[in-house]
Amino acid sequence: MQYAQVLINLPFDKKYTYSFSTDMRPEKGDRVIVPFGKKNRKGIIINVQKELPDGVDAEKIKNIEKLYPEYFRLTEFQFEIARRIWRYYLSSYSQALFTVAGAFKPVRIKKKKLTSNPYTPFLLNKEQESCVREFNESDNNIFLLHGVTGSGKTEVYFELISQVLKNKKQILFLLPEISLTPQLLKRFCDRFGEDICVFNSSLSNGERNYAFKAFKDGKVRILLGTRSAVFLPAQDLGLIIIDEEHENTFKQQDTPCYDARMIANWRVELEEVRLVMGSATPRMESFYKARRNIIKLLSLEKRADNRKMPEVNTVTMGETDKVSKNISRRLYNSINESLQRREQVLIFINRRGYSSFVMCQACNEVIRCINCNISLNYHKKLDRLLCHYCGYTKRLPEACGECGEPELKLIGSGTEKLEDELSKLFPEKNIFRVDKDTSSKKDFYFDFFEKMKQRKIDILIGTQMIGKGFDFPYVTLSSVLCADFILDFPDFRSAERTMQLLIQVAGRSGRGIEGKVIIQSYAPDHYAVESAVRHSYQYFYEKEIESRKIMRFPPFISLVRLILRAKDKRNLFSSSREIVRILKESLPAKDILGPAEAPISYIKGRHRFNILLKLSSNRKKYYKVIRNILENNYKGVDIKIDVDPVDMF
DNA sequence: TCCTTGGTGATT
DNA sequence: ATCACCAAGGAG
Ligand SMILES: [Zn+2]
Ligand SMILES: [Zn+2]
Repeated sequence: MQYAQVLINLPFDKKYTYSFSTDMRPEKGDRVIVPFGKKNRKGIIINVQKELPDGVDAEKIKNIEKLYPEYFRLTEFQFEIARRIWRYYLSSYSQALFTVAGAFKPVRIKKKKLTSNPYTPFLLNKEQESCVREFNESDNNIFLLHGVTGSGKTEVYFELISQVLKNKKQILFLLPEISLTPQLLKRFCDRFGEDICVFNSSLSNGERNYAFKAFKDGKVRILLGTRSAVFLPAQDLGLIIIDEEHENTFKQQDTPCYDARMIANWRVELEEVRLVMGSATPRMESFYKARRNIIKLLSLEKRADNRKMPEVNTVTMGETDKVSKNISRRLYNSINESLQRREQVLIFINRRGYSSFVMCQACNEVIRCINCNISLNYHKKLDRLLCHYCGYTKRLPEACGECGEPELKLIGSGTEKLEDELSKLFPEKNIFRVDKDTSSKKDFYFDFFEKMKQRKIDILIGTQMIGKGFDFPYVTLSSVLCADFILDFPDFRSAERTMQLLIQVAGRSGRGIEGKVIIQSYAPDHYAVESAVRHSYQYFYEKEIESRKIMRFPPFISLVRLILRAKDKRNLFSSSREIVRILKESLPAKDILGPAEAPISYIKGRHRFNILLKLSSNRKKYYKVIRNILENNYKGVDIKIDVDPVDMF
C-alpha cells in the first residue's frame, strides 16, 4: 500500500494523507483533486511513501480523485520559489506553493493562433546601441533601463531578445496590465514571428495549459505575461524583462502579497538569467540601487529619432479663468488648437463615474456606503450611487436622509462628468472614455486601439489606464486635470506616485508629431509637478531621497504592514493594542508605527487598523515576533501581513 | 418553542 | 477555507 501526503490550499500547513488506485503513479510535485470535507479540492503532493504516517487513522483515508497530467508536476525550482515566498512574505507554505503552481484546470490544451507581418528591424540609435553594449559588457545580471518617455526602450528590449534567441534561450517579458498586451504582442509577432505565447487571465483554461506546457518544454521561446507569469517554469531561461517596472500591479494585494519584481530577482539567483527592469519613472528603490551600483543603470536620455520632449505648462487652479468646471481657458484653447490640426488629445482624470460624492444642500450630510466608511459615487449612466470598494449600489434618494432636504449637490468630478463637459464644449468631436466601467467589455482594447489608430477618436479621456505606456503617434496634447489628488494621500509615496503619473501622462504627447502638455494643479510649485515640467526624473529623485532618509522610509529601511480586520471595533482596538504591546517587548519603539485606523477605516463590513514595522537590520528578529503573533489567536480578528507594501489602504 | 447568530472543531 | 454542530438569546 502507498500513501500520498497532500497539501491543500489553506492558510495553515497541515499534510493530509490519501491513497490512490493502482493505475495511478503519483509523485512528489504532482497536482491532484482530492475529496476534502464536503467537496473536492485542489492539492499538491509533497511526498509519496509506503508507511502510513503516525497519528493518521487508516479508516479515514480516501482515494485521490484525479491526477493532473505529468507536465503540471512541480519542479524543484518551483518548490524553491515557494519556500522563499513562505519565508519572506510570511504566508503559509501551502498558500505559497499554490501561488507558485498557478491556477490551472486539467482540461485539453488548446493553441492560440497568432499572425505576423515580418519587417526588417530598424537600426538602433547611438544611445540605444550603447545600452546594449553596456548590457553585454557588464558583470552585473540585474539592470535598470531608465529611458525618458518615447526614447525607444522597446527597441532596446528587442535587440536584447534577439541576442538571447540566437543563443537558443528563452525570454520572459512581464508587463503591468493585460490592456497593454495587444499593442505589444503585435510588435513582438512582427519582429520575431510566431515563436511567442501570451500568458494572462484573459486566456481560456485550454490556452493557459498550452502556454504553460510550451514554455516549460522550451517549445515556445518568448512569453509575454502579467504578474503571475513570473512563476512559469522554463526549459532554458536567458532573460527576464519587466516593463514599466514602477507599476504597483506587480505587487499582489492578497496573501501571499508577493512582488513579481522580487521573484524575478530570485530567479536571477537560481537560474542563469539576466533581468532588465525598464521605466521612465523607476521606483525610488530601484534608482537608489542603481546609483549604488547594486544593479547596473542603462540610460536613454533623449527621445528616439530626434523627437523633442513636449513642452509642459502648468495652470494654477483657483487663480485661472475657467470655461467649465474642470477645464481652464488655457487648456480649452490648447484642445482647440490640436483638434483644428486634426490631431488627438488625451485627458487624465483620477475618478470614474459622474461625481465622487453627493451632499445635502442644507445640512452638508454626505451619502455614505453602508458597508464602508467612504462616500458613494454617482454614476450617471447607471443613474445609481455606487461604492467603488465593495460594489454596494442604491438609487439616488429623493431627499436627504438626515434632514429631508430635497436639494442634493453632486460634488467632485469623474470621467462621466468630464465626458459631459467636453461634449458640450466640442459637440461635433468624437469623445471616447476609458475606465473600469467601459473597458470590461470583451475586445474593448482591440476596438479602442483601432479607433485611435484610424483617428476616429478626437479626445480620449480616462483614468489610470490611459497613462500606461501606450504609443499613439497623433496625440499632440495631454493633460492632467488635477495633479494634486495623490499628494493628499496619507502615504509616504504620494509624491513619488504623483511624479510618476505626471511624467507618464506627459509622455503620451508628441510621440509622432511635436506636442505639448498642460498640468492643472493647485500646487504647481511642488517638486513632483516641477520634475514633470523639467522632464527630469533625477530632479525629483534628489529631493525625495533626502526626505526618505530623514523620515526613515524605503529605500533606507524595509516595511512590513500588519492589517487587522474585525467586525467589532472595540475588539479590534483592544487586540491591536495587545499586538503592539507584544511587538514592543522585543522591538525598538521607533520601529513600530501604530496601531492607526486605516485611511479607509471600514471596508466591506469590517473595521481596519494598520500597524507598520520599520525593519532596519536583523530581519530575523522582526520576523520571529511576527510569526509568534500569527500563531496566537485573536478571536474575531483577521491579520493580514504585507511585506514591502506598495500602499497603505 | 423556533429560529437566527456566533464560537468551536475537524477536514486525511 | 468551509461546513456541521452546539449554545445562547430574541421574537412569538
Ligand atoms: Zn440634509
Ligand atoms: Zn462599500
